[in-house]
Amino acid sequence: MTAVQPKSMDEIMSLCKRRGFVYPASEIYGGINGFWDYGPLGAQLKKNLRDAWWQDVVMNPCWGRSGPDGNPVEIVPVDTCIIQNPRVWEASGHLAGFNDPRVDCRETKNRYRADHLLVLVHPQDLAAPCVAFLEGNEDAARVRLEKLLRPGRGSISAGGSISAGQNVSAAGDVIAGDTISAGLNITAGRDVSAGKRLESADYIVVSMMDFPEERIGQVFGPDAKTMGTLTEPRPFNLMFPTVIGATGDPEADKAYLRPETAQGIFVQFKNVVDTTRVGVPFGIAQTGKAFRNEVTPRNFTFRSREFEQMEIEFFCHPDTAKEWYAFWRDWRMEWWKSLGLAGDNLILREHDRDELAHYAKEGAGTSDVEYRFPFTAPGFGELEGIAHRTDFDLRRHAEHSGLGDKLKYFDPTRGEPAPNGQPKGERYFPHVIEPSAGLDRGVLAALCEAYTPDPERPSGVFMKFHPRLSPIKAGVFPLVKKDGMPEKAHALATTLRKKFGHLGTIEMDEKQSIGKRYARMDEAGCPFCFTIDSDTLADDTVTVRHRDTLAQERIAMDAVPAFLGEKLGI
RNA sequence: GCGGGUGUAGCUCAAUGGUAGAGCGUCAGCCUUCCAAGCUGAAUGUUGACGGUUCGAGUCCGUUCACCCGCUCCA
Repeated sequence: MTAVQPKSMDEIMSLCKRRGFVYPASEIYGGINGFWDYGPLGAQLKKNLRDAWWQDVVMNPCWGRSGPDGNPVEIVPVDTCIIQNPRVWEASGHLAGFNDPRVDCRETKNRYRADHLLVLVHPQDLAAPCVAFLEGNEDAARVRLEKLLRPGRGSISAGGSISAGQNVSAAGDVIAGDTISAGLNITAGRDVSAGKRLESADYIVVSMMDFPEERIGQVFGPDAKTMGTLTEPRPFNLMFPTVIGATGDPEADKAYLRPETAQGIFVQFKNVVDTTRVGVPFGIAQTGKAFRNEVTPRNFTFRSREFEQMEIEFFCHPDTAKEWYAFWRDWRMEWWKSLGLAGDNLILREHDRDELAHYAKEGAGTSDVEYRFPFTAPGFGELEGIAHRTDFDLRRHAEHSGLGDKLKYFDPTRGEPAPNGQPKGERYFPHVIEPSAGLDRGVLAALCEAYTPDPERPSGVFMKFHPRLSPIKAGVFPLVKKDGMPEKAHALATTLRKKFGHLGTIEMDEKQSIGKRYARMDEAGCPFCFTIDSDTLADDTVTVRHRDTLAQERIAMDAVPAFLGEKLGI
């Protein structure tokens, strides 16, 4: 199943453009980094994947199978706004987490707020190593810098490489590298003159915010063993800011495009509980666009700045979270498999503990459904994450909104029995299992999986979409454009459109040779073609042409709707 | 963010500093009884953008944008 030779991403992208699956966004203006548009076939492909999710998650949850409690799984949908009250993002942690410049350490993978990070620098030598430290650790940093700067203490150290143009004074008690260079910034009040022996107290403390970028390579990170592992301070503006209102005060009226659809669900949790007949355990589902100002958009549509999510927030009692987590993890994997992403290219990967997001640290775990894209091979890229988010989000919103315990769920099925024999009920913050899938990534995986080079056939390649995902469900062709065949074909196409038109296109084409029309359908990924020929006129049978095998069979024309319906899983 | 590469028709690619082309696809007509068949014809480009050098730039130089690859990043 797995292609030994990885498929060429260039060729897949070329086909996507050629056949109208994906175009560069605003291409006639030179495009825009990190944004892609779907063409006619791509838009339908994406809708089919979203519809499949909606059907299997919302309308018929988990294909009708029971949850770990033995009852049918209950899911209701919502559709919440892309723009929310900015305090939503304050509560969720997205605002605080990404509004300040960050410094990353390549060695330790630690991330620091740049305004909390201080740097101990030599007052004179611009080339000397520096030591970064967190507030409160200044003494240790001084000791460390001391060791670095004068291992031989007092004498000119062996490693004191003096670079060209460096001005070392004659005074013997100046260590190598102690230069008074022009343009040096010495803080006010410091009396550091040539020849003076440096004491630890003379080192200067500079905020990382003010530290010159070009010298970042000389800095030892707070926990790093080697020099130069810190990145420059970078603002992590994950969220796209926007402005609300006609006056448009950029600060007072500031709002954000949502970075995830999940928070809209948490914010409406109480309304859903109060106004519908759902009871824990149940889930709320939503699809919609989300926006992230990615540092590096890359790899076609895989990491784009505007993308669509398909998210479930499944609420359950804390005691049952573990079983529900395992249930969703396993079923979500099955679901992707059912759409043709099978074989070695799809894996379920449980996260290591230290990989977990802040909200999931205490939970039962996090897993990814991952696909081996041509550009990640032999590695994998995430399609969907299934996380036990605990009650983190509901608690945060309870605090920030001031609702407090009112946001707790009252569960009438739990608690001690009252004198009348009924449970007294229990008030709690439900735990949340979040299967969160990337729709655009799913589409990309479907495109990559479907792409099948085949030198034997005229098109040289065909798109082996699962029939459920195919943007074109069927082609209907008269073998030749005469003898009443076009009329018969039109009639069949009309019948099929009435029955299957909501699922995808029924393509009717009477132009050019039959081989050319089949080839076109191969590249578009149409699974079945029905061809009307002279025999049809005599006995009302048609040829079915199978995309994947090139096989042909004859069936009665009035059996075509049932045939197609069965193939499409209806 | 850093380094490397690429950018010419819808796609794949040509074009010594000297008139921008081919194949395929697309479209029209004829023909055609099952896999891009055949014949005839048609449309399609500010050579990614801007600037410079030059009598003259697709070609040389600079800037910029986009994409690809490798690092980096991805609560």
